[in-house]
Amino acid sequence: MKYIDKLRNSGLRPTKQRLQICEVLFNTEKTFHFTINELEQKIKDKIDCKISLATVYNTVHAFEKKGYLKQIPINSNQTYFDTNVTDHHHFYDLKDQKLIDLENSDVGPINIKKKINGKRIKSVEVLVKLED
Amino acid sequence: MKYIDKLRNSGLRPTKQRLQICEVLFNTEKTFHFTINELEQKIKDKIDCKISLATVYNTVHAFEKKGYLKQIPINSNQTYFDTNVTDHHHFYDLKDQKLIDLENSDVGPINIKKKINGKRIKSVEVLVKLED
DNA sequence: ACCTACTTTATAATGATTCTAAATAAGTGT
DNA sequence: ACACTTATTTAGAATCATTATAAAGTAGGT
Repeated sequence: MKYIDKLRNSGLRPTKQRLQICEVLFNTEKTFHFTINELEQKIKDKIDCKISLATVYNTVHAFEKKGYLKQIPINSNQTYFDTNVTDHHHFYDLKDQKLIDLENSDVGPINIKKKINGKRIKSVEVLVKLED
Repeated sequence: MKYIDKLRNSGLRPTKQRLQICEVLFNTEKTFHFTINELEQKIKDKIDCKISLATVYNTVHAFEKKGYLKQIPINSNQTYFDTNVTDHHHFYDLKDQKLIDLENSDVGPINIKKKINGKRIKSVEVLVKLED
C-alpha cells in the first residue's frame, strides 16, 4: 500500500483509519483546502465504515505536525487546512468565504528586511482578501 | 470629549461604555494588539466601573465594522485585533505566541499578478512565522 | 417629559476543539 | 502463534471563545 511507508517513515502506525484518511487527503491530482467538518463529510462519502470525529482531529494534527498538512492563517470560526504544503499564498473571497490558491509566481518575491534577534523565519504567508 | 464626534460621525451613540473603551484602545501613543480577554483585563485595570463582556464584544465588532480596528489573520483559539489600521504586516513568534508589527517599509512591495474576475483586492496581509 | 430606536447586560446557547479513560490494534520479542 | 508493551481509536464529557436572547436602561429628537 502506497501510504504505509509514508506513515511508518514518520513514526506513525499505519492504522486502517489513517490509511483511509490518507486516501481522501492525498489520493487526488489536485490539492485542496478543508475544515475538519468538511473532511469528515468527505470521509463519510468515500468510505463505508465510520471514523470517529476525535480520530479525524487526532490524525489531522498528527499529519500537520509531520508536515503533510498546513494550517491556513485566516480568521474564521473553523480552522482551515491545506493539502498543498509547498510555499504558496491565498486569495480569500470574503463574500463566498472561499479560498483560492496563489502560486508563488503570482506574487512577487517577498523580502522581509526586519530581523528579530535569535529568531528565524519559518514561513511567510500572504492572505489577499477579495471583495466585489 | 475627544471621542464623541468620532462615534457620532460613524452613527454610533457615544455611550459611557464606548467612550471608556475608546480611552483604553485609542488614547495611547503606540498602537497595540489584543484579544477580547486581554482587552477586558485592560478595561478592569483602567476603569472603576464594570463593563459587561457582551458589551466588549459588541463594541469591538462595531469598531471593526467602522474601520477603527482590524482583525489579524492568524490561527489561534482567540481572535486577535489591532488598533493599527494602516496597511502593515506581522511577525508571529510561535514560541512566545507574540505578534510584532512589520512596517510596510520592512517588507518589499507586494505585487499580486493574478486577477479574479469581478473581484477587487481589499487587503494584502503578510504573516511571517518565527521560530528559534 | 415622552417616545422610539439603540445599547447594555446577565445569562443561556452554540459550536469547534480538546480531554478522558476504557477498549482495541499494532509492533516486538519469544 | 502467543504474550507483552505501547500507540491508537473511540464515545462521550469538558472546555472555552463567541454569539444569541430578551429584559432593563439610555440617548436623542419632538
